[in-house]
Amino acid sequence: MKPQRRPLSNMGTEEDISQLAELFRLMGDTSRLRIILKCLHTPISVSDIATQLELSQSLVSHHLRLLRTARVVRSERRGKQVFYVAADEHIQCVIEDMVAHISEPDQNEEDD
Amino acid sequence: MKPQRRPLSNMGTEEDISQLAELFRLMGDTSRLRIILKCLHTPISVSDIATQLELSQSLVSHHLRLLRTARVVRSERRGKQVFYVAADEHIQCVIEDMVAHISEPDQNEEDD
DNA sequence: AAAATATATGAACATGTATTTATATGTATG
DNA sequence: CATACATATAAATACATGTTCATATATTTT
Repeated sequence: MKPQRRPLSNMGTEEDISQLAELFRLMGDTSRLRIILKCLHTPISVSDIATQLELSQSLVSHHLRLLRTARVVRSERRGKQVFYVAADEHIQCVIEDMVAHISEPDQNEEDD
Repeated sequence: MKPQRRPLSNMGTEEDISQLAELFRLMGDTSRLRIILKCLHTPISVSDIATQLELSQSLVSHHLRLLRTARVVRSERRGKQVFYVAADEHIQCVIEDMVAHISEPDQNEEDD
């Protein structure tokens, strides 16, 4: 079930906006976005992400640290491996909404 | 009414991901995000955005061009002024979902 | 305890980009 | 047509950041 839609009226503090922008910024890199997509549904280990996405282990780890600090993903240790998964369902909602936006028909008065 | 939730399964092409990331990247800057928020509900002129946000006219115009090219906002000329407004409701949904994510309680095993 | 495996971290580099300054384009008005 | 007003654009700069390479930490296994 989708969370209720809260008005954006009372979230105008600079602090909120910085935090919002930070989250969007993190999702605004193709490597990180692909990593997030891998973590969306089920937990996945760092090495699996690296091999599946053909990214270096170091790079994946760097990105995961940023994502974890921003609470986009959370981590869970299982033996030698560490599994990462999206922090909550909202991450998926955000992406789905943006996909919906992309597939929206264009209606601007001026041409490009 | 919220748009239906489409599975993210069949949107794995590199092209889609690049476009997605580009949109998130654009929203990942505080100046641009504040501009977007100003355009969310009703059309607003460039100069009004600039004065209300205390940003230079040039900077606002630069950002609006990027946002318009990416179809985050659309423009409409009214006499000397140009009004900008969010391209569709999905933009607002994306932001609302992210706000919901921020206010979500943390549940990670490890502390920071 | 040593070796092996998985992950994390630090420094360096190269690239990208937000912002400013100056100027140009477009639109209405005297 | 010239002036004023609103917006757009170009070049330059300062800063941020994605990626790589090398190395460290953590956990299991022999």
